[in-house]
Amino acid sequence: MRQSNPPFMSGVPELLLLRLLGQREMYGYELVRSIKLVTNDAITLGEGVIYPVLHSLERNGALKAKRKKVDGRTRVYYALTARGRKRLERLHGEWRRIQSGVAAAMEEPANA
Amino acid sequence: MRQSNPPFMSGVPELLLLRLLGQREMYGYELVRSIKLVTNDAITLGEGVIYPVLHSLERNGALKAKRKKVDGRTRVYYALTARGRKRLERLHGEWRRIQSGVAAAMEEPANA
DNA sequence: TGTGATACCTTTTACTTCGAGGTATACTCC
DNA sequence: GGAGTATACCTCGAAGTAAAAGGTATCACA
Repeated sequence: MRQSNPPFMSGVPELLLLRLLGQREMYGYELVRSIKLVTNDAITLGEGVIYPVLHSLERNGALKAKRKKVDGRTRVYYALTARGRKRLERLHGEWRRIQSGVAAAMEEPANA
Repeated sequence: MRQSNPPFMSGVPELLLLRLLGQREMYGYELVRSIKLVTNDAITLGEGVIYPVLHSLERNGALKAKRKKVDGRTRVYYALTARGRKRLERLHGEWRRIQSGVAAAMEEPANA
């Protein structure tokens, strides 16, 4: 049986979503624009990325959804659960680890 | 026709390889251990990742290979070309961009 | 002789992410 | 009334990277 861990750098879309939803609840379409904003245009995630991740996080119990009708349009607001908060912490830690690993590799030229 | 850009977070293995080879020439097996070392164990890339990347970089003209016989064993040393140096610069810039984008998103918000 | 380290390589699988599409409502402008 | 744009949801298929596992061969050493 062949099994494979996820690629070591993955999960950043998830991290960003969880982070934003940790501050306040938002809906999918809003998150798409918000991510572009808060990353200073460095990262743009389309709806084809956002919605599937949102759904899988909800299935996982990291988010809970709430439908709201605003101006005739339906929005699905997502809020972090306790489980989601834990997952955020974990992913954040992993990110820091990778990030400082790369930083260490890119730094020092001090050799022969 | 459907075409897709590479995932926005990819290319870190390549970046690390190019970086190390920018300091001195090394061979594949050595790079595997070296990456683990210089990233303080944060990143471990197996041979199944290293060798294919090495080969594709060579095909691309970013690296040039040189076979050496040492103690009866054959080693394939790789060195950066001018093209490789350019690629390193580009990837490094992209990484910085992504990295600071994530950092901005993760910062404390100072809001209500 | 057989085990472990060195050194190369490839193939298969798993996984994420991307792009393009599709639906529907509301608002504006002509 | 019709066209066009913005909002808001969604899904499917393709693309591409990285992971794991396996395969070969040499050398050392016990």
